[in-house]
Amino acid sequence: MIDDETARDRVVRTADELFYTRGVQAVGMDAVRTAAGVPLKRIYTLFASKDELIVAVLRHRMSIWDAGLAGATERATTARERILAIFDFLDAWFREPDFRGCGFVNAFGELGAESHGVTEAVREQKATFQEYVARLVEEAGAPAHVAPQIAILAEGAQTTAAISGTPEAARQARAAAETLLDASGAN
Amino acid sequence: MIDDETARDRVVRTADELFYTRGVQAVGMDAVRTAAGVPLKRIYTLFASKDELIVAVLRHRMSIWDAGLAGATERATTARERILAIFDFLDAWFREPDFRGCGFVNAFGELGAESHGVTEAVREQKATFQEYVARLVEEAGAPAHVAPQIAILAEGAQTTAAISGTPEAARQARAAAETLLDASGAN
DNA sequence: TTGCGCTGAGAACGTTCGTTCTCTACTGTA
DNA sequence: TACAGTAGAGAACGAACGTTCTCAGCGCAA
Repeated sequence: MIDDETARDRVVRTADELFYTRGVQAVGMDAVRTAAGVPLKRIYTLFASKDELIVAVLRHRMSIWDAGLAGATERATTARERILAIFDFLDAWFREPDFRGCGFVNAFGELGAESHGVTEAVREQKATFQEYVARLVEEAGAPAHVAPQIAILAEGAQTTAAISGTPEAARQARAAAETLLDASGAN
Repeated sequence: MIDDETARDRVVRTADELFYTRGVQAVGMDAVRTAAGVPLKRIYTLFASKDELIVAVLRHRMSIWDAGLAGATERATTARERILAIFDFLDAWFREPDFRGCGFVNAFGELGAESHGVTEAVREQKATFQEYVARLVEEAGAPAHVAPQIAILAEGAQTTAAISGTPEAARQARAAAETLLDASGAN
């Protein structure tokens, strides 16, 4: 049989693409089956239900996002530059042709009311990001209250860029973050 | 027959509550029919399709939001205070027990990829808000580039509050807005 | 009163969904 | 070669969806 791990990965990766592009509920399990080339029976031995697949997809997306963010920020030499690199990372993402907002926010809006697993995964992703920002803010020598402000800017930029269909929110949020850091007396 | 206007209003108002609470796709037309007490046949003479009802619901929500925002901000005497009152308005909203994020953002994430009407309505709502903020920023004597920054803060606060389940993002975003206004040399 | 038109209530339609079942065909072992 | 176990491909299932149709009953002009 096809290797368990690659089959699972292929299902998750394919479902992630489909869910993000078209919305979770708009994509049936049949579409996942066809696109991934994995029989339904097998999908249902790997995941007990569609909800479980959705959660697995969100966790996969989480690791991709974390790795991408880390890669984009680690090149900067100072903590302040690493914070601002977050917004450059967003800027590049917003310019991708199939950018459609934050997949976690979309999933939460669509399913948060009905799926506890989705709510938990999304909450975890946002908490991880906020902690990452908090660490950078501390390293930059800025007061702790600046961290959630910068996280809120990043969040708002994603929504604004998605709905407007333009990437300029990244630049605007970056400038605001600079102002907040400067006014706080960071290094 | 029941008056056309009240029937239409009841359908829209009821559908708005259901859609916001449980998500749009999770609510069937049967549920709208039952909750509103209006026969399906009549609903389909008032709205050609569910998508048309959704757009009508979004436009209704838009007018509610605009009125609420105007009411919350007009009490303030200076333009700067009106800007900050936006975040007090958000704070009060976030504390409502059934707050579940911005209904427009949720609808966009759920249906934006598949419904042009939804995308258009959501885009219109966000553009209106941004223009309102821009007007206040101008009245406050702050440079124009501060306006999108403050709008992004408001946007991010809504998402953050919804996912975290706590209202504190309003306070944090308000403080950030104050810093941005102060640093820009507004009155 | 008679008949016409439209109403409300909900049954019914075709489709699609998530999930399960069937059946053929292959793999590995003796 | 024979056989047990399992994999793949997709048909099939019950439920729920958006939408349409049926039909009894009411209001109103003559």
